Amino acid sequence: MKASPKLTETEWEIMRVVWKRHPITATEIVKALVAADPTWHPKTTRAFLNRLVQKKVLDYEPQGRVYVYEPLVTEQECRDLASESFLERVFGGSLKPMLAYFVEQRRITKKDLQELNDLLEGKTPKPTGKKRRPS
Amino acid sequence: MKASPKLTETEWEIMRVVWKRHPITATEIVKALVAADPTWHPKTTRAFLNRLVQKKVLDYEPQGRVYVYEPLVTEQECRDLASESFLERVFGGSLKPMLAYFVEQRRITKKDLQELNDLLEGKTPKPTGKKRRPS
DNA sequence: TGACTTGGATTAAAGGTGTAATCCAGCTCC
DNA sequence: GGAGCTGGATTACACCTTTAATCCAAGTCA
Repeated sequence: MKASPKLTETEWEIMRVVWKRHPITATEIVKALVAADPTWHPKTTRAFLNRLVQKKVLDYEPQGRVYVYEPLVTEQECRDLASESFLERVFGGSLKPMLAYFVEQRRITKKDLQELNDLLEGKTPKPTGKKRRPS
Repeated sequence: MKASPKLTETEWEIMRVVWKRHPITATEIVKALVAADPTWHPKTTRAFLNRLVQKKVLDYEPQGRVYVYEPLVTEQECRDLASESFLERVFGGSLKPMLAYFVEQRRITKKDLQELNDLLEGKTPKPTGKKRRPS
């Protein structure tokens, strides 16, 4: 167990880019972030990258004169941590109220539930190809 | 709109006590917290209560020589905020992956899904006038 | 009534977070 | 080959969070 550290809001934003596109250079990360939100400053991003390296969340490898970043923790690990924390904090650790809450809030379709059911039974190999999420 | 502020981890712990037991005095809050976790210091708790009052999350009313606290924001409101933020951060705002994740992680039973399904049917269209964004 | 206790207010300090500006080294172009 | 660009490192700093300790007022009890 690597004791993946808890990421902050901003760190998540950066890491989501890295997880999706690694190996990736700082410049590419900056560009991706700016594309999503023009208020991102390159300097800010770089400062965060440094911190993430210090926190052992990221690693880099000089490639010529630029750095190529790689995650040291998986999105899965961070999700586990964040989800656990969220569940604990907001729903007292109980899963069912949380599910009920989301179902109510966002109006999941019966079809969604059906898919989850399939997933649960392990019989559906996960309806992947059908609809890739837009954007 | 009251713009419920985002609560921190620790603030949630305190507020969960308040929501459950208000109206409640500081001493009672302290006691409840200590009961759950003996490392809570009374002074710390009181400092937080003050901050929560400043942040307009709590209000109090002197009752004799002690204060009786009342929440100024509902748990529901805070849940909405926290859930939105969590969903956005960890699952890119997509509900389904999140549900799938939890189903996988915690091995929800089919019965749970069945209940959700019932919940879903029970609440069907029913136009409450409350507008919800389509997903 | 004077000391003790109890509860609240104020103050404090260390660490984390968000947001950059500045500094510096190596490459590029005239 | 010197001046500027490019990318990275270092430094800065204000605000927030956590964690209390200290100060103060009012009630209690001997």
